[in-house]
Amino acid sequence: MAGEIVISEKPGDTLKKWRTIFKLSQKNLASLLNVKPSVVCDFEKGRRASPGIGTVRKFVEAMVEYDKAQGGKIVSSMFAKDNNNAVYDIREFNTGTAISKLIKDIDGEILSGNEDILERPIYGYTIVDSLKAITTFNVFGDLYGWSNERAIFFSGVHYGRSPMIAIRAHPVKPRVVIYIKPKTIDKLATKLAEMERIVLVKTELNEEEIVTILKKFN
Amino acid sequence: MAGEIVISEKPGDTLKKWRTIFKLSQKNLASLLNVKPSVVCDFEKGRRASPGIGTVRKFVEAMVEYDKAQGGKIVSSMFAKDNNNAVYDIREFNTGTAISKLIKDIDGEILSGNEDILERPIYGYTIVDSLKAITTFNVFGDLYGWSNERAIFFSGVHYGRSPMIAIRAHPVKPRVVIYIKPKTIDKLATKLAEMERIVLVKTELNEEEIVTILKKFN
DNA sequence: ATTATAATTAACAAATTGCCGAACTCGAGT
DNA sequence: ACTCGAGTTCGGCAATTTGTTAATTATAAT
Repeated sequence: MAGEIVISEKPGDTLKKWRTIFKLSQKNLASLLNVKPSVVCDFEKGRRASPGIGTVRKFVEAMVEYDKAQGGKIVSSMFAKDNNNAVYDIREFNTGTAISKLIKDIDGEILSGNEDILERPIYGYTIVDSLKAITTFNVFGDLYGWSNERAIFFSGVHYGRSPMIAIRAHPVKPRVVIYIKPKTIDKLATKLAEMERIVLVKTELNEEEIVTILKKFN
Repeated sequence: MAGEIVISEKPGDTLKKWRTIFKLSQKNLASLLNVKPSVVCDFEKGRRASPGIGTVRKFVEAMVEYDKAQGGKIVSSMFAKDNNNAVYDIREFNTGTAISKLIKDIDGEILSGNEDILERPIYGYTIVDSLKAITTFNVFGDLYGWSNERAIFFSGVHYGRSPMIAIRAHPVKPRVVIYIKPKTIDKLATKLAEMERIVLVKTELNEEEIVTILKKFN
């Protein structure tokens, strides 16, 4: 939504589209924003060609909030969350974090990975439940955030083969793969990791613990 | 990318994050933008609290273009082909249109789909451009418009697996999925379509042609 | 034809952006 | 100690945005 407005060559039109999707009149929307309706019109008609991102954010937030107050019908129909989703958590950092720091913080043990990659920065992570991923076919859906300079955690790992094979098949590769409490580690897994130049790590912390640690990252 | 910058509490930090991901110095980026380095710094440091969307767009486009000139390594490694989506076009009809009519008009070939579904009406369509995802931010956000009684077009399709897997994982399903100039069609894709009772179609027309045809729908 | 509601437009003041240039900090080399 | 590159800070200034009011045009419904 926000991105669409920014990139659009006619941001006003996009703004209008979303206003109508949310079934708001200019007047309605204006009152939500505490401005006069003419302001809304000015933006939609492109008289203000390049609104500030603060303005865009206000618009977006106002509409979403309004929808939420109405029961969130529109938003939820668009961003419907799957409760048996395989993705446990997904987040982006603003600052790059060295791979080595992350490994240290989550008390990880390196199974495979070149020394020289360890200082490269990553910008986010994804925690995936392997079993659910396979059963829901959601492996490649929401695995990646905005950057692939990231870490991917897999929980529910038996031998670590399937996750690495999935990654190998996938065109986009993460920098780091971390197995959460794996039973054992198959040789093929480490071999594949080496081939893909991915740092492979295991940790004995559980998902919750990991998330609380990573929350502190920025 | 653009969306992330807009939504972020500290747009400057996000801007900086992306600059470093694209391996540009402030000076480099500044020269791409034809401004002085101090300008870049001012934005990154948040001296301008709410930069205009024109500025954001310039930044994003400059970085993507720069990367493209370098061979497109970063962009393509980030969002490879068909697992991410951006909306090329999205529209609603005012009147229901039979699936069969739409397929005929766009010169589509049915790959999978029961006879009895073909006369059901749809009320809109979405064309998803895999490449545009880089600049927008919409993974699965605004895929759906008013109603899910609609058609979804995918361009930039290789095997057609990922789009169908994504749809399978998504709780809201379209009635028709149309691949625009797919390279080949994976068996899994048609199988999934059958399971979801979705009409799967391919067409050799390009996005523009499709849009002009669909513009006539009401 | 009339009334109401929604949308558009012009005119204007205050605030902010977008950009510059020059001075300044901070490390990494040499 | 000196230099170089990268990044930061900031006063200044024109251009733009953000917001207001008030008048005008569609659009729809009775």
